[in-house]
Amino acid sequence: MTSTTSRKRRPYATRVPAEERRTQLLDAALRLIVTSGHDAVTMDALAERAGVTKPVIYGQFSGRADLLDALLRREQRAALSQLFALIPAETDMRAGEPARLVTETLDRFLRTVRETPDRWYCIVMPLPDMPSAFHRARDEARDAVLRRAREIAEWGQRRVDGFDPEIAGHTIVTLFEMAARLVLTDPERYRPERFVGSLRAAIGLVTPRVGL
Amino acid sequence: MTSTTSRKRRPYATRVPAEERRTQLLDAALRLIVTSGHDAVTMDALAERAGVTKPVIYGQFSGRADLLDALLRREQRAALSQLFALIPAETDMRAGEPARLVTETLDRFLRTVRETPDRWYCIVMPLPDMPSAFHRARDEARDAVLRRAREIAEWGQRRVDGFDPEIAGHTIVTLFEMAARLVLTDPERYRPERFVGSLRAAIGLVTPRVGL
DNA sequence: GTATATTACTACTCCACGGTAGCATTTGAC
DNA sequence: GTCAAATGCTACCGTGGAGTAGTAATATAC
Repeated sequence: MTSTTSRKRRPYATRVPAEERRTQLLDAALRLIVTSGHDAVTMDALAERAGVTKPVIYGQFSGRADLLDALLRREQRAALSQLFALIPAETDMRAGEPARLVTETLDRFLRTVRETPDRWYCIVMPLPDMPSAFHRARDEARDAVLRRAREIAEWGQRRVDGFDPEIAGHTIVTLFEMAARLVLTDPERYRPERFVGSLRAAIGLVTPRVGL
Repeated sequence: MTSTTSRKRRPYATRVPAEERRTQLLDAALRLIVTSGHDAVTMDALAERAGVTKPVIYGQFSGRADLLDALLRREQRAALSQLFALIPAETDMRAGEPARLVTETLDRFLRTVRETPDRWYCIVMPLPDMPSAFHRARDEARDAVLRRAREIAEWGQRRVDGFDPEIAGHTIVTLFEMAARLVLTDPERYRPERFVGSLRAAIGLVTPRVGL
């Protein structure tokens, strides 16, 4: 009964070309990370989620670390592409208002986050068991974004005394991440316009009633 | 040569009472987490760092999870005690200005962070391999802090149109965490007064030159 | 229809690490 | 000085999970 001759063999997964299989495996890994954290991505769990067996994974990736690294690079590249597409070019900056630019960018950014939640989830959320490599990649991506944010802050500096563009750059990036996290956590409660409205109020696009 | 009769036996660690040993082990674990992340805290690595062997750890804690949980609870309790000691009581709030209160609290908070870096490091920094339990505890602590921050924001609400106290509360907490992270990362470059100065500038404690 | 190349599966190995049984050493009480 | 209690150490076990050798199945070309 339990001999190999009588044990039913698992039906084969549909054969697919290598590139499609890679994408399928990365999508499955992303889902596992987003729902259960990095340690949930065991090779067994991933094989099960993808509907294959472990050797199929090893056919596409040299190991678990290689797969996670490929996933990280894919999501990071896509996220940064999306993000930098939202930030106007420097030449556009000169003609406008920094405060307005930041609030409009925030609005577009949060709508992008809502449209591609898994991607942004693994970019901005604190994820259980997140490996060092993911942390480093986030830090590097943040550094790139910080450079643009600082340029925007320096542009705005001319208007307010006591302004520290480096700190302002960090603040902009951190507030964008915070907003993204809340939008992802509860999209109905935290709609983009709440953040945009608050940012407008905070940086003076509406008139304060009484000077503080 | 390699028989147990000739293998030198490890000299005994100095005997210490249970409570002191627990503290020593938790301190060693905190150091490992801060320097290398949670996965670096294996029972072997911890024994080595503490200068004992594994059964000594099991004499104080039922297992690895128990030890990490004890560490988390110790640091969390101490951090929240420190933090709530910094925030004035509600009765004090009525007599003052919310903006001034927030900036003064930020200043005191960042000085506290500099004085107890390991504690705050494991409270605010993104740590490699951080388990779900640590994430949940941070979320719960943040929720508690958010309630106070929201009260402060509601206090400030009366002064500015378009104000969303919930979003403002999240913003205050997130900016405090951001400042703490930068202070911990590079204390010479990110001195508390840079954040305090920027916060003052941002919320209008200095006069804007030109309305935006 | 058959053969072969390509892709997938079963059953297994290996090891890092959590955890422990049994023994050794030290310290304090008498 | 001796003895026993308390604390610490060595050597080992069990297992989850990464990874693979050998075999099976399928799909396409002829």
